[in-house]
Amino acid sequence: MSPAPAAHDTKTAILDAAEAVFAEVGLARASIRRIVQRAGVNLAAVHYHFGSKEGLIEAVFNRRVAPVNARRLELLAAVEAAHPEGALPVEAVLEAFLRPMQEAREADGRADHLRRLYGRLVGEPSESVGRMMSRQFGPVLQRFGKALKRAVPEVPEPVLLWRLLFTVGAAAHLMLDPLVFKKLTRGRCDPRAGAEGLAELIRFAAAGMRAPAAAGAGEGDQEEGS
Amino acid sequence: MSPAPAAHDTKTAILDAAEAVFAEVGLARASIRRIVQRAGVNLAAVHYHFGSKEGLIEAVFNRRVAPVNARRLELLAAVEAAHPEGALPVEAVLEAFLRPMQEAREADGRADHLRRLYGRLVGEPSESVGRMMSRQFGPVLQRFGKALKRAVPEVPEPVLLWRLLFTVGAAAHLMLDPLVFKKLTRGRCDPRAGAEGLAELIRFAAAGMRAPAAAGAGEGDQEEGS
DNA sequence: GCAGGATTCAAACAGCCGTTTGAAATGAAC
DNA sequence: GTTCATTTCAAACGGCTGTTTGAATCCTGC
Repeated sequence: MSPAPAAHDTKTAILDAAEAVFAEVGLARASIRRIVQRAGVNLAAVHYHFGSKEGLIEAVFNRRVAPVNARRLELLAAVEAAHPEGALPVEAVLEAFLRPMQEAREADGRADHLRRLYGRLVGEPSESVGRMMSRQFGPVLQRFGKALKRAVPEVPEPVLLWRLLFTVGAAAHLMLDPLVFKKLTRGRCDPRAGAEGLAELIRFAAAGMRAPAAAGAGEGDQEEGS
Repeated sequence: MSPAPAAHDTKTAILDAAEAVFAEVGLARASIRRIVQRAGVNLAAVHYHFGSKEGLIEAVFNRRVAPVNARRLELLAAVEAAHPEGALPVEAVLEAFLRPMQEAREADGRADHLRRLYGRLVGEPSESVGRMMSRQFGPVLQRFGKALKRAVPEVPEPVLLWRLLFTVGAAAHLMLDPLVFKKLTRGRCDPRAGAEGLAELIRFAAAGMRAPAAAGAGEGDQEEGS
């Protein structure tokens, strides 16, 4: 009935190893054999503890991604509490959204695993991962959409949602593979160098959020095409 | 010596099918057997015409992605020709960068294949794809970095490169899977509905580009941390 | 000490993967 | 019509995949 504490060692060892391998080679290319070898446990342990590879992915997801979303809502609540009425500062809202990923990385010793893991999860075509992301991200996105509406009231909310999704894409790309960034810019942009990338992204996105909406956009629903 | 015209039928059939399957399930999950089945050709044809799966990926890449980058530089040259001196309009530069992807999609009948293919290529962890992207994207990025510097001279170029990469990420995310967008926003944002997403992105990114840089950022190279 | 459930382990399962082979079919050149 | 290179085809190769099995352990409660 009560979970045996001994079991947790191999369980977390698998989770740690899976997290690292997922980040390194992506979800599809990560084989269970490679994960258990890194974790130093038996091959069958994965299916014993997690049922299947998908179960393992889900467990990794729940251990790392879910808390970040919770933290996002927490920080957003703090921002709203600090500004009980009137407009919210856009930068603060964006920081509440973007910072938890950076935070998680700093709190954890495991270098770059977490950041790249997020990139993989966003980019992976797997259906189950997509479902998990939707279920977790949906409410958070709605919540931040409303907060942004309070921060930039002159822009219609659907447009703000577009812009928030752009920001998510930029963040995911930032996290996916820092080496590409560094190489493409000949060493001038290195996302690994701490919070610099995050600060730049907040600046960029905040200005984007404040951009005036296209005339008549976001309210009507008329669209041409098939 | 001269390429037999008859060969091209199966060759392009394979390319078309591969493009579609890559877009649907990603590069890693796309099996050669699935591709040849869709193309209606023999299994060994892939290795006969392209040498290996990597060769096929490269061929798909060269047929679709490379022309888009060429078109980008072409449009940018047109923008620069229209403004031989003085500041370039940021929106025009961004449109030169972002529009070719949309254009390629519209010119080609193949619905959503191309858009998702780009998302896959950006997000795929494969090393060879990464190398191809770097080789193709590097010069284009440098070129647009300089153009943006002419458009927004008050922002240092490294910062503009950061922002251009953010824009790339947003675009990639926009193209990756439109269904996620639509689901997450409860149907309020549908990237498939034509140029709306592109126009919104240009607006967003243009405002982000014009944001004042952080004090003293982009020039010095001092950074704390390990 | 002894039961009994929880956990580990080595070994094997079927299935799909990219790739190779060698023969059959095709089509142009003479 | 024969020759020759190009292209197609069915079949198999070794290897890696996720998963299952059943026995061997370990640990707890009595």
